[in-house]
Amino acid sequence: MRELATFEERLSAWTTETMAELFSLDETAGNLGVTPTNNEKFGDYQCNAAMELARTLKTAPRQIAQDFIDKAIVPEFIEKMEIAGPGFINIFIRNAALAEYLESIEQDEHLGVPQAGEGKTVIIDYSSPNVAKPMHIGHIRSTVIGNAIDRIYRFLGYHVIADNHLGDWGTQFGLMMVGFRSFVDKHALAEAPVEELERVYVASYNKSKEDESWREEAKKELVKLQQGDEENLALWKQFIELSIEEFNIIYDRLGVKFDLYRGESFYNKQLPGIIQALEEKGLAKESDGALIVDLEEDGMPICIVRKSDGGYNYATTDLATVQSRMAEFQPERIVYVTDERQQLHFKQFFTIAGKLGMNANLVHVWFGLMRLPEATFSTREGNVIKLAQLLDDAEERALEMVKASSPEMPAEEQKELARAIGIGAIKYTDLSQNPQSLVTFTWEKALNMEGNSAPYLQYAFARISSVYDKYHVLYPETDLSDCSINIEHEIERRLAIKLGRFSAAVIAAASNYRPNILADYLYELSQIYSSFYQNVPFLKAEEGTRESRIRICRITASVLKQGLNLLGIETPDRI
RNA sequence: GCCCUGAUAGCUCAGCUGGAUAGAGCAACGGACUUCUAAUCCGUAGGUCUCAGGUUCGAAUCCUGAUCAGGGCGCCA
Repeated sequence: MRELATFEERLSAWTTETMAELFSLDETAGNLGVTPTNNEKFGDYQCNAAMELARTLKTAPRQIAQDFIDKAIVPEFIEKMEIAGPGFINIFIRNAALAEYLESIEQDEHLGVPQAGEGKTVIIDYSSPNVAKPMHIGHIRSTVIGNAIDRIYRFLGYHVIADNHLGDWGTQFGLMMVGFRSFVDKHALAEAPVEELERVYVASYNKSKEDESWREEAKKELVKLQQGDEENLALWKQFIELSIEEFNIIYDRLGVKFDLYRGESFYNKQLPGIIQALEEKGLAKESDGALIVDLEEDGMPICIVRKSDGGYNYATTDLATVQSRMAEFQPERIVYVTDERQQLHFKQFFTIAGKLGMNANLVHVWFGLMRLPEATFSTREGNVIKLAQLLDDAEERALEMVKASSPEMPAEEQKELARAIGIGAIKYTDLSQNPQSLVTFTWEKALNMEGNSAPYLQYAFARISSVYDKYHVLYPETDLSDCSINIEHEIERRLAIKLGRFSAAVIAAASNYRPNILADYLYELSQIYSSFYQNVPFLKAEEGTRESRIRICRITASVLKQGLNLLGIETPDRI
C-alpha cells in the first residue's frame, strides 16, 4: 500500500483481507471494504460486508460481524468498533491517529493525493470552438469542465496534453469567403474581429438562402480553398488568427491554457489514408454516392465517412486525429469533452477506430446543453449571451460587493479582487453541478455569490489566511510545525475527518470525469470550517490548543487552496 | 418509428460503485456582529425521491414498463 494511504484505503484492505481469511473467501465475494458513514453516530467508516456474506456463509449477519470483531487483529489506529442494525460494523478512528495523518499530509506536496498517473500521457480535447464565431455561454461548460479535468489529471501526476481542436475547416468557409469580400466592415473588423466575422457569415448565409448564384459562388470559393488557392488560403488563415487571438483573451480571463491548438485542418492530409484503410479492411461501402460505414451489427446507424461530393466528414477527421495522436504521443487515453448532442457521433467513431485497430482508449465526457429559461438559444434566434459579456457582468457584480465590504481598499486592488471573485463564481456554478444534468442558464444562478458558491469558499479561505497572519504577528517566535495537533472539540474532529478525505474526492472526480465531486467536497469542507471558525476560538484559545487549531487551519487552507486551484478558481488572501 | 439522457423540498441542485431517520443553497420564519472578516454562523419549517411493477436482508440508486421533458438518427460539426 502506498505510503500516505487514507483510513478508507487502509481499513478496506484490512477488512477485505481479514474477512477473506476468517471465512475462507475468494476475491469474488463482493465488496468487503469500508465506506465513509453518513452520520457521526455510526462512527467514521462502516463495513457492510456481513449482510452480503450472510447468504453464502449461511450465518446471521450480526453473528458474522461479531465473529469478525472477536477474531480480527485490530490495527492500533482504530478506537473501537460497534455492531449496529442488521449487521453494520461501525469503525471509529482514534483521535491521535487522525492527528498523525493530518501531520503527514501536511508534509506532502500533494496533500496525500497519490501520483497515480506517473509516466502516463492523457490527451484532453476540450473547448474546441468554431473559428469566426464568438464564444457564447454554451462554450463555457466544455472549457471550464475540460480545464478542471485537465488540472485534476495533472495533479495526479499524468502528463496531460490539452488540445484545443478548433473547428477551422468546413463548408462554412465558402460562405465566409464570399461574404467577407462583399460586405466586411473594416472598421468593425478592427474593433471586434470575431463579432464582425460572424456578422459577415450570418449575412452571407441569409443571402445564400435566397440567391442561388451566391450559393454557387460560395461553393466555388470553398473548392478553391480546399485546392490550396493562395489568396483564399491567406484569407482563411486570417480568420483563424483573428479568432484565436480573441479566444485567447477569454482563455486568459478564465485561466485556461492549452498545449496545442490543432484545428481540424491539421489532419487534412491524412484523410485519404483513413478512407483507404477503411476500404482495405472492407469496412466502408458506397451508398447513394457517399462512402459509409455500416454499423448495424453494433446497433448504430450508418456513419458517412465521405460525402457524395468527395468531401470528408467530421468522423473521418476525428479518426485521422486519433491516428495522429496515437503515433505522436502514445497516450494512455484520449478524453473528449463536448455537449450531449455528440454522443452518437463519438460512439460511432470510437467503434470504427476499434475496427481499424487503432488500439486507443477513447473516452467521451459529455455534458448537458445549456438552455435559457425561455428556450434553447441559437445564433439565428439572436438570443445568445456572449461569454465575454457574462464575464464582464460577473466581475462588475463582484466589484459592487467588494466596494461595499472593503471601501478602504485601493481601487486597483478592488478590481483585481472582483475579477478573481467574479470569474470564480461563474466557473463554480458550472463545476458544482453534475455535468450530465440539464442546465438552464439564469443570471441569478451564474452570478450567485452566497451560499453554495465560489465566493463562499474563497471567503472561508480568506478568513483562514487572516487568522494565520494574525497569529504570526502575535506569536512571531512560534514554529507551528513543532506544535502537536490535538483533536478535542467535536467540530475539530469533523474537520480532521473531512480533511483526510481530500484524496478520495480528487480520485473520484478524476475517474468519473466529474469535477462536481471535488466541488461538493470543498463546499462541505468549507461549511465545516466556517462552523469551526464561528463556534470555536483559536487566537484566544489557551496555549497548546491555540497552536493545534492554527495548525489545523493551516492544513485546511492548503487543501482549500489546492482544491480550488484544481477547479481553476483563485484564492485571494483577502476578500 | 428507433436510440441516448433526465424527472428528488416552493425554486436551483447534490446524493459515489445499492446501506441505517433522503441533503445543501435560495426563498420563508426566529436568533447571533463592543469578541479571530456577518459574502458568515445557530435554529425552525419544508419530501408519497414522476407513476406502476420487479430483483434484494435493504432501492432515490439496479431491471422492466408507462408518462412527461430534452437531445440524436446519410451527405452539419
